[in-house]
Amino acid sequence: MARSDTRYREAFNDILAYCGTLEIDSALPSENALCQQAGVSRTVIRRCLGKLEELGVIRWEGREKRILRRPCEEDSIAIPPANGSSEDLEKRFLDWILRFDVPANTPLSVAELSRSFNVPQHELKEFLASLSRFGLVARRKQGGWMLLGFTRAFAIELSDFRSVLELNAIANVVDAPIDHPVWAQLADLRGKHMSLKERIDTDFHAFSKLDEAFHEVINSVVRNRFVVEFQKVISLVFHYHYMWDKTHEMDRNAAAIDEHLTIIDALEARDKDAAMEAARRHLRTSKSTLLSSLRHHDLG
Amino acid sequence: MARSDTRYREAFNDILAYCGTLEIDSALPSENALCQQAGVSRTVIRRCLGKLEELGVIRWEGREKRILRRPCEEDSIAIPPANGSSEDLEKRFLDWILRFDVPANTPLSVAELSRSFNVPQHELKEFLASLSRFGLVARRKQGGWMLLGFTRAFAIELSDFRSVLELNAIANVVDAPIDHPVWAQLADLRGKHMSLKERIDTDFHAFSKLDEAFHEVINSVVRNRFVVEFQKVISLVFHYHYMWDKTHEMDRNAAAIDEHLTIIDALEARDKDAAMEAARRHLRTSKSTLLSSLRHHDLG
DNA sequence: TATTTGTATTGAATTATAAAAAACTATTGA
DNA sequence: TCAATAGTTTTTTATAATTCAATACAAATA
Repeated sequence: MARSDTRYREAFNDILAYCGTLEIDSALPSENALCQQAGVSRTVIRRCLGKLEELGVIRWEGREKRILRRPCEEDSIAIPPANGSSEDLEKRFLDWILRFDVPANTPLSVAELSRSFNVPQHELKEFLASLSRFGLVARRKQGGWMLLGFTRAFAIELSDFRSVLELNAIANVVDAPIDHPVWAQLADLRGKHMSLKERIDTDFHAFSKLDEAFHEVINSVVRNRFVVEFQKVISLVFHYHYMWDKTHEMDRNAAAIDEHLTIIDALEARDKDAAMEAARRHLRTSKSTLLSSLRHHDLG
Repeated sequence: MARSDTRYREAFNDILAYCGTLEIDSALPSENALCQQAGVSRTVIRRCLGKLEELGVIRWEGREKRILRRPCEEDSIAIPPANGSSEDLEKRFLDWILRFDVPANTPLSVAELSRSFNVPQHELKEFLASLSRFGLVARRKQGGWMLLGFTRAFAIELSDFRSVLELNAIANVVDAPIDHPVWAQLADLRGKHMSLKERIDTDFHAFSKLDEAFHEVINSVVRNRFVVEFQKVISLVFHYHYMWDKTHEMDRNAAAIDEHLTIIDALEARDKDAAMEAARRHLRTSKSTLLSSLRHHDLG
């Protein structure tokens, strides 16, 4: 009926183990010192000390805290199975939308989502609130949330925004110093692209991952928290839609490999205009692929 | 211990007023029709009908709902003082941070904020969650939230991001068709700039608003939900910092007016390169003004 | 006087619950 | 027969209550 006491439980076992390292009759450090050690507040530490005294592991009177006996297995308390499943909620949520192709204007039930994602309701609400900044979801007048979703307009605006960010990144790469890690990464990517190009007939599915890696390297040059935040969403959306549109998939991927290589060539030649032009062409292709994949799915 | 019944109360008064427009002994429409009218669910409507029957305003039996008497003042129920103050929470929150110069790494207490902003706690939590997308606030390990705030790094990254967006906007303006409203707006702005330039000695404070208007017009050409979302934050931050840094304020503003006019000139001449270069110069000035205002305040 | 402890206050995570929405079933009347 | 309407049940949401934890402050100790 209230918050869990996992914090206390973990701290207790922590302090218990620490007691095990001390000699019988030796003194424990101050409460504040123990706070630091366990990374919790004094309130929790004092609760732990109370429990330790109750178990007869220590004697505790004022600032006198002495070890009475060596702690044993039974002294420690059980820690409830930590549902770490609220870890990468974002990835799993976008994954769900894209994989199951949840249509735009679907009402989202917090109760249902919290069950299926195994996450407390209030956490899900906070998450949805944060997503609303991307215009992906919105509050409904009659309460609850609504998936605005991947409409045609959303895709167009996302693509345009991506182009702006990525062209900026390209411009930055050209100006990167010779010892910047991006050059080694690009050389490596060139090799991987060439290799995949040779076995494209059979391995064309592998391109999606390579595409993600390529754009990640390009964007890694721009150290900007806003860019990073958006890149997460952008790469997921494009990654999935790439995998969807099965029409001419092999041809498309083969063409994209060439486009990537053209960009790498221009970058390594430090030819800014050529790099920008090549990137523009590639981004245009990407956009139309994204739009056509939407057309093939449902709405417009 | 549960949600408020404001919805019911408002709906009731709504339906009551509607009853007032009907003749005695005439029939009310179906429950569903009433739902539509009041914009609530049938559950609420039925509760309203129950209350109306209890008050003797109507007779209700199955689908027979007849007006018995004309409703009077005392029939309506009081609506708790609607705290519309959760309206522009975002503006007020940023306003608070900037105006009182709340330092970076300040722990934010949801309880306290919800009191001072007069907004329910859960709403504030959702708001903070959404702000976390901008990297302005973050969760703390020991619970609660933390204002990451306007550090030097934040200002730099925000400026850079702004430059990327705005240079893109400039490029779009140049390509805008002749009948696009932006041209009339720019002509108007030119006039206002010239006028302010003449009386800059006395009215230099008026520039801040003009600056905001100028950048708004430039960015209005880009129809993109992501850009719009960011522009809100960007304009607020720059607006305030402009007002802060009092050193050489008049000179700075006079110079900025000239920079704006140079941009307008280049745009009207459809000279893309000149416009971009002028914009770049102006954005550089803006950035250094922002940074120096931070230096004058506190940290770095 | 600087730590350390004792105590009180405040805040946050989580749950319980009333209000509202939505889903489902039965009834009515053309 | 079937579309619209009402009755009933189930589910969901918004919000306060509850309990754990953090922090602030006072008293005591060394």
